[in-house]
Amino acid sequence: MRVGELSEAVDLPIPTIKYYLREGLLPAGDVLWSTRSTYDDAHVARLRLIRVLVEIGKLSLNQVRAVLATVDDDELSLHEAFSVAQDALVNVPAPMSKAGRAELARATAMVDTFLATLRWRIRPDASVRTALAAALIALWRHGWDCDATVFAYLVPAAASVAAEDVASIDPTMPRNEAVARAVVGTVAFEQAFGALRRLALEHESASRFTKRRATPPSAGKASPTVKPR
Amino acid sequence: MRVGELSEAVDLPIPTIKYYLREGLLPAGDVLWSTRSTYDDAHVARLRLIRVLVEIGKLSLNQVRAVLATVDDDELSLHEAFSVAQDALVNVPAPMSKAGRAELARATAMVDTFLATLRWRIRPDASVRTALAAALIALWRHGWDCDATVFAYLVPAAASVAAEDVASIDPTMPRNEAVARAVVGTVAFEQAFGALRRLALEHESASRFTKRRATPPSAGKASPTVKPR
DNA sequence: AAGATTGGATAGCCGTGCTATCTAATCTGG
DNA sequence: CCAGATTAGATAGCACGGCTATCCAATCTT
Repeated sequence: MRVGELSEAVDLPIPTIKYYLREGLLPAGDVLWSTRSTYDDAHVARLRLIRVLVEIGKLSLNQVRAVLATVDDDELSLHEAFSVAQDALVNVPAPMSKAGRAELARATAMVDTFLATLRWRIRPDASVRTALAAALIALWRHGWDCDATVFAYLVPAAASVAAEDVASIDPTMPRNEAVARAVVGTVAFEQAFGALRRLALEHESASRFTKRRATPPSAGKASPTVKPR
Repeated sequence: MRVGELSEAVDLPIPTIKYYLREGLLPAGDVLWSTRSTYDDAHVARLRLIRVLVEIGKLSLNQVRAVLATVDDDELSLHEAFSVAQDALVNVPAPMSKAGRAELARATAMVDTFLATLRWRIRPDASVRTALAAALIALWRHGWDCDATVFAYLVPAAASVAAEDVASIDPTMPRNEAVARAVVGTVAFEQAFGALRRLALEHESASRFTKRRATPPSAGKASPTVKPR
């Protein structure tokens, strides 16, 4: 496959593909001679992976680089690769101010206490914990007076979703493919969950704060409390 | 409160605050005379809201502007404001190529079919649906051969989380505050859910793909299937 | 032989999100 | 009352990320 065909296959301009080659995100093709290489399905798959991470996952190319490195690293077991890749998908900007760092330390301690109660087998240094701490700080700053146990209600949902995600993995497929697939699944289902949650929120808010319209009488939740407008 | 104090209170450089003023994200303070204005708690709250949207929610300032507009719009009922704000929190880049648009149309149709089965009270044009469609397309491109019902397993979790979110809202507080609070909750708990899901994934993958270590024998899931390494 | 395509290299561009500088007006401490 | 600090408003500049554009020379294709 020539670069032009590759470009068509993944619906990306050639200059962008060249850029990814330069950046080392995409391995070079098989060089036929000085001005021609061929590309194969692996290149197509790699480009699609990059794009889903950028478009759906909203990762920077640097994060993408980190994820790809994990996918490619044959030193890692399936489980290790999963874990490290999940970390690479996260990006929490470190606070720079002194006060900010102190706050983060407090929040992280609470998060650790909370996670300990779950008795999960997770790396104690998983950077994902920082994301949780950042969420906690955000709540603090907006009037929530809480510790990390406010997140407890999310745990059953997170656990059930994660269980299904892991169950859907086929451990007999080549390791790299399994990891890539898991990464795609993570970002796609994350986006989907977010969307469904927003829709569920809209539905729920309609049920609570709005008069029912044009719905046949019959069954349903209790009636509105506020502001039909 | 002078701008310098405001700057300290929210831990942001003065030039950044001035920038937000210029951009219309932050309302001007009470002008005392040509070179002095005072700011109050509303400004502090507004700046904190902006920062949580930018830092945790990863919104662009344009999206932030849209969210703020919704928060400020007194024409909207509580429910309407929630719904519109949720839309504003989403950003799905529109595909430009012809093929991309066709694919999006197919995916959107499937999403609509799927959502119809849920019988939720949602606006038929909620832009959040596009986010679901984009997730579906991502799966297609990576070998999943599915329709929108793959997302069905997320629905109970999304619904239960959303129910708790809505229940935590106090409809007696000023509408703007209630909406702002809901927005903060959305992004913070979204980040938290993502983090917990990643951790749950790690735990689950440890249980399935790894030999147990240093854990007292006794109870637990079935034993490993693959590659203890 | 004319045209199309490409690898490799280098330079440029554009949007986003700030920073920096300058000015003139006013406060505040001494 | 003066020296210094602060700050609204205006304008310009900057750093980074992610591409685009252009050129060249080598090779296919017809």
